[in-house]
Amino acid sequence: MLRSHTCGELRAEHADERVTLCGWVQNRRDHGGLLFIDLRDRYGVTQCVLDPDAGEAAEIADRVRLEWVVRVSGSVRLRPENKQNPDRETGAVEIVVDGFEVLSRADPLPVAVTGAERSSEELGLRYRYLEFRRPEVRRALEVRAQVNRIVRDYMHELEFVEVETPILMKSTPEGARDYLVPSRVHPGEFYALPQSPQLLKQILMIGGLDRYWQIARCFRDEDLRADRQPEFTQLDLEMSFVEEEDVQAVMEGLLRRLTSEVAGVELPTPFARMSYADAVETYGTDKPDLRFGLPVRDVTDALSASAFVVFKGAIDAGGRVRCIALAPEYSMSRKQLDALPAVVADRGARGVAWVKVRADGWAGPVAKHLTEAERAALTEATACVDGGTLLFLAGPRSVVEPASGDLRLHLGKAFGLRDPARFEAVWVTEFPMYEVVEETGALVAKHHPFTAPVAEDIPLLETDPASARARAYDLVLNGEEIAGGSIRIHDRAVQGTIFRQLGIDEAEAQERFGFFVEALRYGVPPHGGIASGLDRVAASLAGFEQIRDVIAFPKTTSAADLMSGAPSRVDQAQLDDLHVSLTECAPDDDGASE
RNA sequence: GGGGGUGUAGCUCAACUGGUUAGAGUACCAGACUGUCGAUCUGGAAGUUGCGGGUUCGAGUCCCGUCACCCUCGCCA
Repeated sequence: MLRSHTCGELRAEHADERVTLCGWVQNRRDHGGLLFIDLRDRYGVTQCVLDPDAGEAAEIADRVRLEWVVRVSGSVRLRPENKQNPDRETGAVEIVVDGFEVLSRADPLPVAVTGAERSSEELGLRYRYLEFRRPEVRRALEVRAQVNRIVRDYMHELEFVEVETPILMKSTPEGARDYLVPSRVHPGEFYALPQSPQLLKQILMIGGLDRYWQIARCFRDEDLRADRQPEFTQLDLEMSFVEEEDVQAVMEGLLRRLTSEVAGVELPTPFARMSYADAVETYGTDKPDLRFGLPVRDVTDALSASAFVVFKGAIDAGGRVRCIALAPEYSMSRKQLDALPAVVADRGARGVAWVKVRADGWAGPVAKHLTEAERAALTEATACVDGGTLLFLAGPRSVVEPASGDLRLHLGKAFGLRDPARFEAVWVTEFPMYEVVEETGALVAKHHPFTAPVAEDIPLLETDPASARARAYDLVLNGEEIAGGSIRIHDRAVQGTIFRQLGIDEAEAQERFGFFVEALRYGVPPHGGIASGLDRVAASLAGFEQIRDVIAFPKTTSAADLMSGAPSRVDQAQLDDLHVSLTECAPDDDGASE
C-alpha cells in the first residue's frame, strides 16, 4: 500500500503516530513560511502543514497545484484547542509533513469540483469522472451500490435463482423501438437488445426454476426524459404457482428494507391498494402521489343543469366537470390563479375556472353563474368550507382526467406538499387489458400481451374487450411508477385469444414469438412476476429528481454519451463486415467524431 | 416531429431602452505574508459573446437559420 491511512480516518487518538496519506490536493493556503494543504480522497479531507524547516518537502509542496495527486508522510499532531475545525471530521488533527511526493500533476480543471458552484450539466457529463470527486455525486453511486447489495441479499434469502439472460436477443417488436445489432455471420439479419427479459423469464418458469431474479439492463430506443434513459436497469423477478398477493408481498418486503436501510424510513406493510379506475377518478393519473390529499371530485352531476357556457358546453358534449377543493390555508392570489391555465394547456384543457367560497357570498368570476342549489350541491360534493377555493376543469373526459392530475400535482408542488423525506407507496391494480387506439379502434395491450385477464372478465374478452381487466399491478412510490408486473397467461388457448384480439395472427405469432408459443405446449405453471426500475428507486431513495444522478455514465436527452462521444461513425470496413450500407447520411457536422 | 428554456474568459455569472476599449468572482501566472481552513494583500495574463447569415452609422442585445444541453407533449406493450 502506498498509504497507511485514508484522508478520512485520523482522529485525536492518532496523535503522534507516523502516517502516510495519498490523495488529491483540494486546497492550498500559502502563508509564505507556513503552507497548509488539504488532502482529499473518497473518505474525507485531512489538513497537512508544511513548516519552512520541512526542507525539501516544503520546496516540492510549494510547487503543487489544485487536484495534483500527492503522497505525504509525517506525524499526526493534535491541533491547539482554538485551531481545530469542527466542520471537518478530521478537524482535530493535522499532519506535520516531512516527506512530500508528487504522484501525478493536473492541468487546471475544466469543471468546478469543490465549493458550492457546480458546473453546467453538459460539462459535468463531458467530464463525469471529475464530478465523481464531489462527495454528493459519489454518494449517489454509493446509494446505488447499497441498493444493489440489499436487493441481492434479499433475493437470495428468499431462494430466488439469479439467472443472466442474453443481451443479444431476438427482436420481438411491439411497444418500444428496438436497438438493433447487425449480424456478421448472418448477412441481413439482426439481433435486438432486450427491452426486458419478459419471455425468457416466463420460459424459466416453464423450465421449473420456480423463482428467478436478475438485475437486468434493458434497452428502449425512445425519446428521453428526466426519468427515462435509453438503457436502464430493472430488478426483474418471476415466481411460479403464485397469485398477485404473493408477488406483491415479495416486493413490499424488499421496498420496506430499502427505505429502512437507505432512507431510514419504516414503511408500513401491506401497502395501500387502489384500482386503476379509482386512481384515475380521484387523482387524474395511474401513478398518484399520496404524500398529499387534494383529491379531484367529479361535479358533473352537481352542475348538470348549469347555464354557464363553460360547464354546459362540456356537459352537453358528453364531457365532465372536475373540481379540486382547496382548504382556506391554501388560498391563492389572483396572479397564482391566472397562472393555472398554462399548467393544463399541455393536455388541451382550455382553462381553469375558480370560485372563492365565502360564507357571506361566493366570489370570483364564476360565482355569478352558480345558483344556490348548485352551490349547495358543490359544497356537498367537495366538502369545501368557508374561506376555501374551488378549481374547475371542464371538457372531454380524455382531456379533463389527465389535466386534473397535472393540476393537482402543480398545486402539491406550489404548496410544498411533496415532502421528500416521506414515502407513500400504493399498489395500483385492475388495469384494463387493452387500450383502444382512437383513430383506428384497434386494441393495444395496456401492460403486455402475456398478461392474464381477471378470471371473471374472460367472457368480456369476446363481448366488450375494452372493459376487461388485467391481473396487472403497478407499484407507485411518491407519484412515480417504480415497478410493474402481472400474473401471466399460462393457457395457450387464452394466449391465442389475446394475440388474435391484438391483431396478431397465428403466422405472425409464430414468426415473432414462435419459441415462446411452442414452450406453452409443454406444461406451464401458473406464474407471475414484476420488474422494478432500479434507477428510479435509487434516485427516489437518495432524493434525486433525475435518474441521471444515480447512473454512473448517463446519456443526454439526445441519447448521446458526451464523455466517450457515442454514438459515432465507424469505419467502412466495419460496415462491410456487417453487410451494412448507409443510405441517407448527413455530412458529418457534429465535429465530435474525428 | 412539436412547444418552452439556456448558451458571454478554463469555471460560475453580470452588461438598462441597440451606443465608448464586454466586466466581476474564482481558477491560472508572478510577488508578499508563520495558524489558515471559501486564507489575505499586490500585480498580470485570459474573450470568434455556440455557429452562419441579415437589419443598422453601430449588434452580446433586434431578425432568420443552425448546433448543443435541459424541461416537456407525442412516444415509452
